Amino acid sequence: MTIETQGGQRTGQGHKLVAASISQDLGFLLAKLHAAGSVLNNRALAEFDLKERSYSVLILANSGLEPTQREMADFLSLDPSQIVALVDELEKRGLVVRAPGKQDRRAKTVTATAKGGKLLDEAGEAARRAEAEVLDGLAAEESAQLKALLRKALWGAGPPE
Amino acid sequence: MTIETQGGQRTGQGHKLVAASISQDLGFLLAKLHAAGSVLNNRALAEFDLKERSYSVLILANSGLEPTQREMADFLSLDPSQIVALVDELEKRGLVVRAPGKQDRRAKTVTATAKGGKLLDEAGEAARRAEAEVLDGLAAEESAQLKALLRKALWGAGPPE
DNA sequence: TATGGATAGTTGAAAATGTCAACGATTTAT
DNA sequence: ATAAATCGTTGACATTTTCAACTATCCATA
Repeated sequence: MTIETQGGQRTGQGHKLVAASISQDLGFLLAKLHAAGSVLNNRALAEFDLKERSYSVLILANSGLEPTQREMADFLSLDPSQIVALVDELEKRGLVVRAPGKQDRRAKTVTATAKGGKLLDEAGEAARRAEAEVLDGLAAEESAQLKALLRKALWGAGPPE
Repeated sequence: MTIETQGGQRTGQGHKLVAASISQDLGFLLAKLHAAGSVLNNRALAEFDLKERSYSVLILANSGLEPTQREMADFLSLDPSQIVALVDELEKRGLVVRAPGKQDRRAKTVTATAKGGKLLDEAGEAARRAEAEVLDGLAAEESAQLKALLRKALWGAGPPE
């Protein structure tokens, strides 16, 4: 990230409007970095016919946590109906399977197939490269710190490890 | 932020899926915190008939930097046509005015009116409260650090001050 | 144990956003 | 002077979001 990847400025010292007070606004900073990152992420994932959304569903399906669609929706901040569409597509491609919940037969757990896991390995590699590009301007330590702060803002101190 | 504001979990220790590897993914963390923040922001701004988008346009218009619509589009990562709609609405409400650019008469600079500035003062207060809520789980120092890291990722080291 | 109220997934419609190509007016380069 | 590029604008189209139903299932309790 930083320059050229971004739209608009190429002067080496950023956009004229960086001076505006909105550059201090958390929501704006999150939106902007997320927007820039999404472009890179989706570009990297396109090779595997995935987008950020389907990629994240596939990760959860492959996590071993056997999440239900509802849990996915909550966790990804998506409407349950969007999960339906995403899982439909992944299932059609043979990357995940639905199974009725063990205790609750209303719920359906989504699990990655071997094929899904394999694709995820490759896609994950590409996604990591894209993330590295976004974090280009930060030292490794700073990147880790940024992610730790984001996690803490979301979930509190979180697991010590 | 942290618990209750978020959808899904209310156990006090976050969502079951936090354990999944996607919780280490920058794009996901940005998307999730941004999504949660947007809800709070838009809720806070609704009182003033503003949304995140129109609010940010109003801030830029009030910055004294006399941005053109194109500059706003680049900076806000929006399509120029979206700026048209946003400025149209703010102008109709008497909060900003368009003026032809001084050197370039194709471009139109957008400037906040006194009324717009006044509304922005009040809305900004509400927005700051919403941001504080999002950053609830972080110490003041950590919040500053988080924002500094986001800025650095976007624009590099940035202005020393 | 039966009845009522909640919840999971699904469907489909409506609203909001995002994307993109065209156009006139203007600027810039040649 | 001409040609190419840029700015704002419009309108079409695609994608995404949001929401209200509906069925099947679970849970509480009378």
